[in-house]
Amino acid sequence: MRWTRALISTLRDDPQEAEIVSHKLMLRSALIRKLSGGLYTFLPLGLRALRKVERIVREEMNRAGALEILMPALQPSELWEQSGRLAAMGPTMFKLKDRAERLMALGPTHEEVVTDLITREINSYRQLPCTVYQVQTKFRDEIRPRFGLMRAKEFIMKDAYSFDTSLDAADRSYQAMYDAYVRIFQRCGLRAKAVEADTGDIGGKWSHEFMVMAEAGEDGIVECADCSYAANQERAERQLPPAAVTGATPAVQEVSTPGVRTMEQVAAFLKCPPTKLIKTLLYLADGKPVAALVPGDRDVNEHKLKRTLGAKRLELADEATIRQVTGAAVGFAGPVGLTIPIYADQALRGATACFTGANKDDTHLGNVDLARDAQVTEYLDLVIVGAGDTCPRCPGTLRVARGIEVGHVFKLGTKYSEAFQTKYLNEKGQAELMVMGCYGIGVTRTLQAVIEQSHDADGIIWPAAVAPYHVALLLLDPKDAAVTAVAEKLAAELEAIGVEVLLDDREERPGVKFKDADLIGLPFRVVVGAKGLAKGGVEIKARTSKEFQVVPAEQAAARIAELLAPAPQVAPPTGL
RNA sequence: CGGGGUGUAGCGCAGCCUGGUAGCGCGUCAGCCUUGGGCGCUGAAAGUCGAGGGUUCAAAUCCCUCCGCCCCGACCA
Repeated sequence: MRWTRALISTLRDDPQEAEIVSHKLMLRSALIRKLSGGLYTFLPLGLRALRKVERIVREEMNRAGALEILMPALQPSELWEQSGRLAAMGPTMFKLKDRAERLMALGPTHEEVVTDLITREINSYRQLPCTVYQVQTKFRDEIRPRFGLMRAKEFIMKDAYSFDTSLDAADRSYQAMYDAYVRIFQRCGLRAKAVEADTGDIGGKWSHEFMVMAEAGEDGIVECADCSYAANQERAERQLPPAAVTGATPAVQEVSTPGVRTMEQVAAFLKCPPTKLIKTLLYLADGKPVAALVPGDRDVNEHKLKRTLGAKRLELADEATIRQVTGAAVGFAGPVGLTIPIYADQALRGATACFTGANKDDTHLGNVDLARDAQVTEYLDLVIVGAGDTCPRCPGTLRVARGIEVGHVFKLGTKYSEAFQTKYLNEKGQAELMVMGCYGIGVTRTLQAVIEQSHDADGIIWPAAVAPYHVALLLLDPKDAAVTAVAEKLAAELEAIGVEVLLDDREERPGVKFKDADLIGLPFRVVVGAKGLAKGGVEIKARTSKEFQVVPAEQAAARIAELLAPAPQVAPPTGL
């Protein structure tokens, strides 16, 4: 491909709209252009890279035995009523009506459609196990689209769904997908890490997320310094330190604390460490008020609370509700005397001599013995685990890093097969529910993650497997017929052996071409210029290296193929 | 939705405070010069100053309303 025909207009300056490196580089190197918030056009260069990621995904899915299908993006809303997710997913779905006034949705995901499909298609254990997948555009009315392709309103996802006859069989399907994911991200040149994750609105009991470790990541990852434990901060657990043994606590005592509301203020006012304070937060779980208690120096992990309560919606209670439940203004809630369900973090088991809000304006309580003075409904794991906490698996210390979620695998169980009565007949002719799993990869996000993880000050550094082209062939003297002939011959030779070449035939100064070549970051740069030819040939340089080698023009194609060979050609998929 | 920021030529920005009818750099186009890391020179095209309303003889500039975009939180591939 000739640059002058390729619709590649690079930008010198960082566009003001972009914040993180990968987003800036995608715009500067003409991979994408923004149409509107969270909506992007792929330019030819970006589309080529995207297609390569998709190809890797397909090859590995096929290798793992999954069957490609394609489901509609436009879906009838009844399906969502059937699964009960209209409420949970509702606000993030783009909804519209057809001319018959029928409510439709642009699919944010496809569990409903696929379950409906399989319910009709599969009747017998002989057809199981079955895993299907698709590469489809998903639509989500994101609250806040962000960072280019990282969180968009329209994006491409590979989603796969497995159907099995038993939990054991489902585990095997899950493992097959897990292994495929490891290979996919490896082949994309990514350093990805699988971590234990929260299942969110998708549901199910167990899941792993595949995280690309990067500072710009949206997720906190908790990992153990000593063992292999790693989890999303939304789910991460900790081991509790042994409880301190304390003596009897004197009777509860009111303390006047005018205008003192936050934990910092209370601790300073009472001159006590925040660990001796009990933080009481009021939530509305599916509309019903509950209290969550955590140590004063801790924050509530709302994902954990929502999951353990089995709530569809969870939000902090508003001022009016707080006033109604506690009889006091915000900032003075406490467990003593509350009649709503009270959930306390397990670290508060046996908490004595603590301070809490008094459910009375401008007042706190001292000498609170939680077990003695309050009706705790249940002790649960409720806090956000962070750096310095103890690993739940070993005595090691936890640390926190950031990651980009590029894939997520779920063991769904029978949540959807129950809703859709997805049954098969077993060997004995009895109907049983299928056990499901679902598996997503954010394809467009993965592409951006590659750039986020692989770049330098000059531009992108494409891993060969997903690079838009393999070689940037810089023709430095396009007006010199002899030099041009050499470059064009080399380009033809390379293309003949399957090497993808971008020939920079623009009438630009060499400096411009070098800068642009670094920016778009193809794995190899080959320079053909009058000076170089006079000195013995063309120059071949890897994007990752400062050194170049001079090779006679006739030998260049063979040498480049040799250099390229180990990288892009990963073992081809097996299969029938 | 709450909090913060920002909208002036394709991109990056100045002008706004103190109203007088729009400018700089890059890019684009034509030409010269040059040709190994965004070179130099000459000339040209290109802007409803986010939108609407108001104040004024006069509004990019002052006032009101709305909208877009970006960042922080809830959402998630």
